Amino acid sequence: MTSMNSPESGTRARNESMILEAAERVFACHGYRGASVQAIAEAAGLPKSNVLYYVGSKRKLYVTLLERMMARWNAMLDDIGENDDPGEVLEGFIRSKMRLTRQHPQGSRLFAAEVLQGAPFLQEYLHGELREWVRARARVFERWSEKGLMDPVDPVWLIFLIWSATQHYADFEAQILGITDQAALGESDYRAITDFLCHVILKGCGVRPPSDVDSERRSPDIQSKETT
Amino acid sequence: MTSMNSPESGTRARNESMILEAAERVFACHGYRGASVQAIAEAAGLPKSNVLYYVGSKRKLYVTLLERMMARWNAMLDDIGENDDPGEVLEGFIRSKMRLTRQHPQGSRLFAAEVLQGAPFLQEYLHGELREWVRARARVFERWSEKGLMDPVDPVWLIFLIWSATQHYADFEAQILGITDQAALGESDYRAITDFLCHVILKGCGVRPPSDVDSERRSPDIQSKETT
DNA sequence: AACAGAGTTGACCAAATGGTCATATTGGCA
DNA sequence: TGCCAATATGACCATTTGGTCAACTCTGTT
Repeated sequence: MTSMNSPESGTRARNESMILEAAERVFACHGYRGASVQAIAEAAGLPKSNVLYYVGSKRKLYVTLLERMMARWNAMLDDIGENDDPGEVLEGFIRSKMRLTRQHPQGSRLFAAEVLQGAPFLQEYLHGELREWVRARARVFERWSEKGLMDPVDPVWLIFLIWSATQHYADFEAQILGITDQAALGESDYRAITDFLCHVILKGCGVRPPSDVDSERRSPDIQSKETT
Repeated sequence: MTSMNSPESGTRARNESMILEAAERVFACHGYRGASVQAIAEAAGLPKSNVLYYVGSKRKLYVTLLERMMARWNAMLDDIGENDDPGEVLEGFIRSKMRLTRQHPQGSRLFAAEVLQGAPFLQEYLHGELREWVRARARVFERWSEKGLMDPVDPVWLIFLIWSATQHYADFEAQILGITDQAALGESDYRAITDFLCHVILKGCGVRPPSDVDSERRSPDIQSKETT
């Protein structure tokens, strides 16, 4: 504990973050089994032994990455109550999730790959924390439905709809780029997509959009003509 | 060609289909690299040598499965024109895609895993056939918007929204089951989810739902579209 | 019975796998 | 200077990888 731990600029911190970033890419691409320590090491520009020296084992590295992603997700959440404005809450949720997807596409894909293989490392989280989070939201949504603030849709499926629609732009990026014939999705694409999702989902479950023009900078969007 | 080819009940047909089914599971779970021929063989209840004898190589097996899934997808599609009813077309699309997801969850996951790793085996398909299919639909959607039959939403993102929302129930099944605390999604769940998605998406982009009571919504199996 | 071709499978191979370890090489402090 | 922990890495290991091959069994035909 003498001097080695200058906590920010140390060799350890630098290398570990390089390894984490490289590993996130490789795991996201090939899944847990398909990723090899060798490939991660090459992506990080280090010999394999060095990678193992820092992270201990492939399994530990994978768990670390999953936990980091869950922490990002948790940091994004805020509590809601039945007296909040449905439009604001739903739109905030969509925008937050979309921002997470955009800022951490590799992490999103890593999560997707983990769930695809049956979420063996995330059982506890799914059945615990996350379930409670979903249930709490669902209860609030249900109260809103009873009050006539939104259509009587199943709140859990609504949450999954938002989840899937946003997640998609990370997980299926290759498909989207292939079909739209682009090299990458730019900032303006993400803004337009977010506005689109807010429009369709809010309107689709009968939620009045938040009256703000001021709350968040948003492109002068292509809002609809209100049918009915 | 003497007697071996009793084409349906032959040993070859039986074993090949067992192998394909097992391989679809394993590839869907672990991706291309993460799946081992050994694991596939065990899942199929055959020795590894036997699997290689029938399918030639891991790569060929994988390509075969992808092609089978693309064929299923193509078989599901029907053409549309700008004179068709938007509500009927959109609802038909959602229901068809949902049925595909339900009937072939492993295939859906296999596709997801392939796209997650950057779709190396599907570049051609994505940039060719699929792109043209999406563009054709997009043009029709745009005409509908101009005619005031739906909100002026971006048709490509609408297609992706439908894609993601339906795909999700296969790819993220583990997450959904974990959160809802179920062992499996039943037929009634799928029906309710499909109705939910139809409601939100049609309403969300300002499409009048098909005058529904005559067109069978829930019970029957196959909804053939009749154009006027 | 003899033959042929499909089906079956263990033995085997070179390469890659995750991981260990012994041995350097550093960099700060006495 | 010498010391020591942190860092770095090649050599190595048992296991697994995708794939080949030769030998075998089975079944139907002659």
